[in-house]
Amino acid sequence: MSNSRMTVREIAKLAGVSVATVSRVSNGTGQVSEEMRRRVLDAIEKHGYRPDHLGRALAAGRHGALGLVFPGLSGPYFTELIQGFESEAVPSRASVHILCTHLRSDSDDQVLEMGRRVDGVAVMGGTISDEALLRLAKLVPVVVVAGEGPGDIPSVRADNVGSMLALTRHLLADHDLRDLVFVGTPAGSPDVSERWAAFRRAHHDLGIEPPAEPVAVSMQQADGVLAADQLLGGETPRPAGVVCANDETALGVLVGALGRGLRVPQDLIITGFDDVPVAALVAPALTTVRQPVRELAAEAARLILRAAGQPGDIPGGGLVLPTELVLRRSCGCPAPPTGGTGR
Amino acid sequence: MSNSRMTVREIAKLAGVSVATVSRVSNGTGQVSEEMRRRVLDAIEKHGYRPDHLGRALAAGRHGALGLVFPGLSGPYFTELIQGFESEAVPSRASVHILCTHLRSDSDDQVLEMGRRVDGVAVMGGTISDEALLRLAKLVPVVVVAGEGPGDIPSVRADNVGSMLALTRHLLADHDLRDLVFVGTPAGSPDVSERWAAFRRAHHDLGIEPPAEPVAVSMQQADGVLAADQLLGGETPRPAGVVCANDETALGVLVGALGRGLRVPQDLIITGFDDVPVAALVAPALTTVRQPVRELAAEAARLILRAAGQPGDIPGGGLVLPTELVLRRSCGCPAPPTGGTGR
DNA sequence: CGGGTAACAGAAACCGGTTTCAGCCGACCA
DNA sequence: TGGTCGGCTGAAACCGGTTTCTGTTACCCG
Repeated sequence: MSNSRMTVREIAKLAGVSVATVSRVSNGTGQVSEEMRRRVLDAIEKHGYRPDHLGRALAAGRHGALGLVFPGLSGPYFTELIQGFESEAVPSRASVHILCTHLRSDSDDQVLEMGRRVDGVAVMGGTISDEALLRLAKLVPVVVVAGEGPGDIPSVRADNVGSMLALTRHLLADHDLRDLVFVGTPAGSPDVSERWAAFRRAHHDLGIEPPAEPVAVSMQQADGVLAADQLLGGETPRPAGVVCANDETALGVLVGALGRGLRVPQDLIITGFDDVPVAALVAPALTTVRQPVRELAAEAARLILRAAGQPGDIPGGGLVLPTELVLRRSCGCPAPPTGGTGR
Repeated sequence: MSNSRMTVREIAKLAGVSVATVSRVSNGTGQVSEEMRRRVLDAIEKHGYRPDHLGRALAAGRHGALGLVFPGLSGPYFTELIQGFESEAVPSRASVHILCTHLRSDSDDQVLEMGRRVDGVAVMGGTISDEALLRLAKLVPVVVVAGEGPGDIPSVRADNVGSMLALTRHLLADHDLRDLVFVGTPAGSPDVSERWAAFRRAHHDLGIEPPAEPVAVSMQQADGVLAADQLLGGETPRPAGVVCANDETALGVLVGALGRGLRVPQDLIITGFDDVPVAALVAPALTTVRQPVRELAAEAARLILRAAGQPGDIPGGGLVLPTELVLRRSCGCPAPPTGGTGR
């Protein structure tokens, strides 16, 4: 009923019992007589008492919280990541702290500060310095998501190389395409870096000269439109295909290409990476690589929770989750027999 | 250097000083002689000591954290929201706890639990029950974002009504359109609810009969494609225009319409709400309403931080941030003179 | 040389919980 | 009737910091 911010001692005084009894009742531990329990519950109910997390966490010796650190939020990838992480943390009654480092200069320090507020941290690859990562790992269990950590810091990531090799080989060999370009900025993102390397390696494996440089744009849909402007603006010869570092930029390139009256895949093929929900629904449907982002984050949360439970380091070195090449219309493959573009 | 999890008392013993001195040095408060300071700093440096947040927060009587509660993460809107909130919290050295309630049945309880872990909470409208909101407000300062709270709980929201009235009136009067449909689910989202109501009111103001029901889909791009399937599938007469509750569904409808060979705006007009970055870049560019999402979240964070500083309730009742009608090509307005669809 | 003061260090209390440990009381049994 | 045991309760210690309050020392000045 009445207002808040009560403490155990106040409730104890109001109920005429000791703080130990209040604690026992509110936690359901130990033995308490029916009479005492009723008195305490009445006082708790009447004053809307809820134990403060700080005292409880301090006594328990754990924070009951996990940290998630990423460079910035953009697009479906990060929302999937957060949700996967959160959905695994909540059932364990752990709250989730987030930190977007953006490009703040003091982000290393903020991450270390977070290391004293939580029971474990998942850090996106490429977000903070290796040195900060190592220092963080001395404070709490750490897992690197979508990247590799220095030393023996465990990591969880998707198989970028296998699928990007298969995708590029498919374009070069099966569709006999040349003059592919790669859209994405390898620097700063281990994922993009691996994809770019695999894109080049697939070329070399087939004795084809890959482009020297990627088209460096960042990872949002608007950047894909800008890349389309740059590639299809008419100043340079039009490439045969655009291999994008993620689906979002691919959808941007698609929008830009269709807006210029180009036909996809007849005039230009486009591929993405991630298999976001809308990739299957656009016309033409987007050829891409499916990676289990939610599962990636959930696995990271599980590793941290397990490590936070018992002291000692996390055993596993690097966990690589499988990915899957998804061939659709935008690379020139025929539409599936079950139907056209819709649905 | 060596490992972690040191306490003040351990450092004090190692440095041969009292815990008070260690605290003074690590906080830079009080008077400490150069000799003592050096000894303490050496020990801190040598053992990589960082004060634990729990003890510090307990002594300070504040958590140094803000909470953000939303139903689920989908699309650019929520990422903007989180970033706006986070960017305002971090400079105040407050960490950000997030909670996605999804549709979990115990979310009311989880929100109340959060109320004892943070100094204030921002809750998205329509996320938890009014009763839980009132109980939460007794624990910590609360602000409702994009919605209205019960009682005198302050809120921060965008002006949905004014802009949606203007947009609908523009379509009905300036473009002389009839047979508009509204895509979005009012139930559960105060924003969508207000937009749907304003859509209908604009009809009534002009003596035009609005549609009886909205096309109820959820708010992601894929749902817009599904709505396009439903609306343009050929079973019912094609509407003249599709007014969407947000840009994401509008982009989905646009993709679906273009995929069926329809021309926008000649055969069908489409409008959105939010003005996400890609809305200006698609072809045709999307007519929409710009709302300051980041600013909305930042304002919520500021209100909470201010209220957490001094006890007592947040003064302001409801803060309504202005929105702006953005007319582009997709509603039939001419392309701006400065250039075509691209760029 | 005595008294006052400023600078500094440490013991102890405190923040809000949990948990251990000791003690009280009633019941049961010999 | 006395001893033991089990159920229940509360005082006190503890988690890891901060802060107050009390000394102690050295220095300066008259």
